[in-house]
Amino acid sequence: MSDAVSDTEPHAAFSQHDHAHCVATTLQQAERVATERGLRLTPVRRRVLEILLERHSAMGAYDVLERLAEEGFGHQPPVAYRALDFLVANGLAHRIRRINAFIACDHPGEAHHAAFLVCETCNGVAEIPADGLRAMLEAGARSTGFAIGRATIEAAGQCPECRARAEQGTDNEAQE
Amino acid sequence: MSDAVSDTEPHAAFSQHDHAHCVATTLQQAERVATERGLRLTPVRRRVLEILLERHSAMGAYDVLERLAEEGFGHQPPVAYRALDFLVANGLAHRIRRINAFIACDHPGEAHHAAFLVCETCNGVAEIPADGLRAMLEAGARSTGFAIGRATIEAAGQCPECRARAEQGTDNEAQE
DNA sequence: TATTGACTTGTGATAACATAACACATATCT
DNA sequence: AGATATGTGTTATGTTATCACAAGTCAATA
Ligand SMILES: [Zn+2]
Ligand SMILES: [Zn+2]
Ligand SMILES: [Zn+2]
Ligand SMILES: [Zn+2]
Repeated sequence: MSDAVSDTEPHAAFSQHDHAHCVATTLQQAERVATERGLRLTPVRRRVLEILLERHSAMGAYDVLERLAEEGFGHQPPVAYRALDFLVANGLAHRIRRINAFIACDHPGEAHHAAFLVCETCNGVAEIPADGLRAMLEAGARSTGFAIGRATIEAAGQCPECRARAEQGTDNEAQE
Repeated sequence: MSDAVSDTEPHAAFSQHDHAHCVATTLQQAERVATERGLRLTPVRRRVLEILLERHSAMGAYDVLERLAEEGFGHQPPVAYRALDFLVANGLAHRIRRINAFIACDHPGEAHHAAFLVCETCNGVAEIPADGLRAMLEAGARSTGFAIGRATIEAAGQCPECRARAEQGTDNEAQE
C-alpha cells in the first residue's frame, strides 16, 4: 500500500525533534527582540513565554495561570491574561481563536504573517508562513474598499502523525 | 490626491442597498437547501436564521437568545446554541471566531469557502469568496502532511464607510 | 391503533473564558 | 527625593459555552 504521507516534510510540531534547541533559540531571539525594542521582559512575562515554549501546542490562559500560581506568581486570571496579551502584542506569542488558546511564536522579531494548523486529535499546533495568504486576503479586501488591520488564518484538521495512526484503525469517521 | 476608495465596489454589508431583497432571496435559498437535503428547518431554527438575516453583521448567541425568549421560545443558552450550531453545520450560517458571533451565510447551498471582513468600527461583517485562499492554505498544509478539515479566515479592520468617516474627522481629532 | 425509536426543545446547573476596578509596588526620569 | 508611568496583585463580575436530564414531536411500523 502506498503511504500518502511519507514524501512530505513534517513540521516540527508534528514530529520528533530536538526540542531543547527550539526552546533555546526561540527564547534567545525573544530576548534580543525585547532588548532591541526596549520591552520589559519581566519575570512573569518571561516565565509565561517559557511555559508556552515547552510544547508545540497551544495553552489556555487558565492552564498558564495554574502554572504561574504553583510557582509563586499571582493566582488571578488577570495575571495570566496580562502577560499573554503583552506577548501577543509584541509578536512573541500568537492567539489561536479556534481553541481560545495561546502559543509561542516560532520566529519572534521577524516580520511575518502566520497561519496555524490545529490538530483536532493531538491538539498540536503548527505555525506556517502566510505572507502569500495575507497578500491574497488583502487583495480581496481591497476590492471592497476594506482596510485590513489584523488577520486570523487557522485550519483545523489532522496532523500527519495522527493521520497515520488513524489509518491503522479501520473505522469510518463521521464528519462534524 | 485622488480618493483611494471611490473606485471600488463596496460590499453590500458596507453600503446602502435593498436589504429586503437580500433577506428574501437568501431565506428562499435556505429553504430550498433544507428541502433538498431533508433538513428540518423547525420554527426556532428558521426564526434564528431570520434574526441573523436582519443585518449584515454578526450576533452573539446571547443576543439571539434574548430575541427568542421575547418571542416565546426557550430562555436558556442551549436553545440558541443548538439552533446556531445547526445552521452552521448545514452551511446556512457562519461562526465568526474573532468576535464570538454568528452571521447568516450569503450563499447557502452553493459549495464555497468564505473569508470574513469584520469592521472594528461599525461591527459590519462582509463575507467574501475564499476558494483561492483555501487552496493556498491547503497547499501550505499539504507540504507538512496536514489534512485540513475546516478553516477560519477572518480579517479585522475598517470598512470603506467608516474609513471615509475617519478621514473627515482626522483634522478635528488631533486633540483628545 | 399503539409502540417504538430518532430527533427536537426545554430546563437548571455549571464550566470555561475574559475583563473591570482598585491598591500597592517598582522602575524611570528630573 | 519627588513626580510619573508602568507593572503586579487582589476581589468581583461579566461573557461565552456546555452538561445532564425530562418532556414533547413525529413518522415508521408491528
Ligand atoms: Zn520543538
Ligand atoms: Zn495530531
Ligand atoms: Zn442586505
Ligand atoms: Zn464600518
